[in-house]
Amino acid sequence: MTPADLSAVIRASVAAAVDAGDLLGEAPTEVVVERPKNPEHGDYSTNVALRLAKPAGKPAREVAEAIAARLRTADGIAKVDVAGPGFLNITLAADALGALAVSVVAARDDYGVGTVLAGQNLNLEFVSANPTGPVHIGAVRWAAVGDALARILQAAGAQVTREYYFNDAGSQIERFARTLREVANGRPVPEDGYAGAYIDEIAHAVVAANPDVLSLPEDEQTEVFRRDGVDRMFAEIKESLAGFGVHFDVYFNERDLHANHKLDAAIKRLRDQGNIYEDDGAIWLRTTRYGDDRDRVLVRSNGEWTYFAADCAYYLDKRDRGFDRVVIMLGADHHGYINRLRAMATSFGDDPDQTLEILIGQLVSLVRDGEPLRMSKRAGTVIVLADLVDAIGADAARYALVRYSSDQSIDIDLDAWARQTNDNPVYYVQYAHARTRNVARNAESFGIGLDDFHPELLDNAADAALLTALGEFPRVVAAAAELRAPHRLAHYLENLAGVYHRWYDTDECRVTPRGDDPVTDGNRARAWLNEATSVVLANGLRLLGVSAPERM
RNA sequence: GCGCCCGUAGCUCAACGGAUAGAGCACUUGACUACGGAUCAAGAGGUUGCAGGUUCGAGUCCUGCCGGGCGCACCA
Repeated sequence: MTPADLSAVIRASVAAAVDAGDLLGEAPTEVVVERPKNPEHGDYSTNVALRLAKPAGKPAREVAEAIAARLRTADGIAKVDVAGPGFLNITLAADALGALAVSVVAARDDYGVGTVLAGQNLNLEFVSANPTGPVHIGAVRWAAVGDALARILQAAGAQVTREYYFNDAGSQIERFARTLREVANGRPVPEDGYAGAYIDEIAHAVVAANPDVLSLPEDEQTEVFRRDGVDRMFAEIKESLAGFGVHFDVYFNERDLHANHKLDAAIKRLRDQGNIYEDDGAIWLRTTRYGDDRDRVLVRSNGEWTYFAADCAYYLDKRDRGFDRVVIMLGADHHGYINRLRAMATSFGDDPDQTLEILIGQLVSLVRDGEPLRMSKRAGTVIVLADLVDAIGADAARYALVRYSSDQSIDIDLDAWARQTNDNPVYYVQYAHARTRNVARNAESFGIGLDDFHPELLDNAADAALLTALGEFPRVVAAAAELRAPHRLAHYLENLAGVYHRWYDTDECRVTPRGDDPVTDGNRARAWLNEATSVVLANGLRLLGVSAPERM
C-alpha cells in the first residue's frame, strides 16, 4: 500500500463518518499522509482530524476517534491510534506495507514520476552567461540547480524547455571584440576591456583561422573578432556545460530579436496597450502603473535600445512560442528586476502570477585558506566551471550546489572541496547506491532472484522504516517540483541512504544468509526491498544529475 | 532611505502551520572470524537574533526592532 493508497482509504473513512452523521461539514478532497519522525507514531500519520475539527464543531480527538473507528476495519491496516491533539497514527499490516517493494521495482525508472504539473508548458531559462568569458562561479549554481529543477519538473509531468539566452548584441560584446583585436595586434588590453588567459587563446585562434585579419582596417578587424571570437567563446561555454552534464534545448540569440524586428513589434504591442510614452527624447514604458518604483526606458534619447527593451521582446517571443509559463533564474544581484519584469508582463496584458516566474538564487562566494576569494573578470582572477569540475568532479560539484536552498547564500571552501573526503554527503548517498548493487550481486551468487515474494515476511522495524521511506519518494519529487526546490530531494536521499545503511546493519534483515545458513523466504523478500531501494536512489540521483555508481 | 534574501547545535545546513526542532562534520565511547567499515550504535551539544500578535498548535504567518548579504541607471 502506497501513501497515496492509504490517503484514499482515509478519505473513504472520513466520508463514511460524514454520511453517518458523526461529522459535520464536507469530506476533504485531499488527505495528507506523512511519515512520522518518531517510529512510535506508526508507519504513517495524518492530521486530517485536526483540520476537520473546526468545521465539524467538535474536539479534534473526538473527530479522530470517529475516523479511527472506521479506519480500523479497512484492509491492510493493523493499528490506528489517536495521539496528541488528534493525530491519527497508523500502522499497516506487514504484507500491505511490504507490497510497496513490488510496485517500486515494477515501476523502475518511472517510480517517482507523477502528474501534479501535467499540462504545464514551461520555459526554463538559466545560466545565460554573457559570451565574453568562461562560465563563472555565480552562473555555475544555476547550471546545477536549473538542470536538476528541469529534470524534477519533467518528472512531475510538466513539459519543460531548457533555454539559454545568449547576449550577443550589447556593448559588452563590442568591448570583448575590441579587446581581442588589441591583444591580437600586440597592444595592451583596453581600459574597459577583458583580461585573462582565455583572451590570448581566443585572439590567437581567431588570427589562425583568419590569417589576413590583421591587415584589414580596424573596424573590419573588430567585426571579425566579434563574430569569430564570440563563436569560439560560446563553443567553450557549451563544452564546459556539457562537461557538467548540462544541455539546453534552445540557445536563443539576442541578435535574432534585433534582426527579426522583435523589439519594434514588442513596443508596438505595448503602445497598443497604452503603456508607452516619450519624454526627454526617450521612449518609456510606464511600469509604475503596475507596481514598479520607476518607469523604464526602452529607447534611449540617442536612439539606442536598452537591454530592458530586448527583455520585453524576449518575453513576448517566449509567450508567442506557446509557453504558458516563463521561468527565469537570476542571481540575487538581479532581484531588483523582479518588479519591472512583472510590470512588463502586465503591460502586455498578462497576469504575471500565471505567466512569469522569477527565481532568485543567493550568491555563491569562494573561500580559500579561510579568506574570501576576490574575483574580477577584469583582472582575470576568475574561478570557472571547468576548473571546478577538474578539481572535484562533476558529481560532487553538482551535488554540493544543489543540496542547499537557493534562498541561502553559500560559501564554497575550495580546500574542503578539493579534499574530496566523505564530509561531502554525495559520497554517502552514492555509497548507499553502490551498496545496494553489491548486495544484489551477492544475492545473485546465492541464487536469490526476484521471483518469490512474501511481503508479510518484511516484519522487522527496519523493514518498515525503509519501506515507508521509499513510499515517500513520489511526494518528495512532487514537492520539489512545486516549490522549485531541488535541495529537498537531496536531503530526502541523504535520509533514505541513512535508513538503508541502518537496515543493512540489522542482522534480521540480511539478503544473503550468514555462514552456512540456508536461503530463506525472508532473504528473498529482502532482496526485493534491496532492489526497490536501489531503484529509488538511482532515480533520485538521476533527477539531480548525479551518477549512481555500481561500485565505488 | 526603499526593496529582496538570510539569522536554528561549536561549524555547514534541514524542517507542506503539526507531536519531544532534525541531519552531516567536528568531539567522546563502542562494533571489523564483514552482505566491501566511504558503514553502524551510543553520548554530548538548542530560550530557533529580540519583543509583541494571530490559533487547537509558530522556527515557519503578521507587526516592530537588532545584525549580516545583495540591489536600487537613458550600464549590460
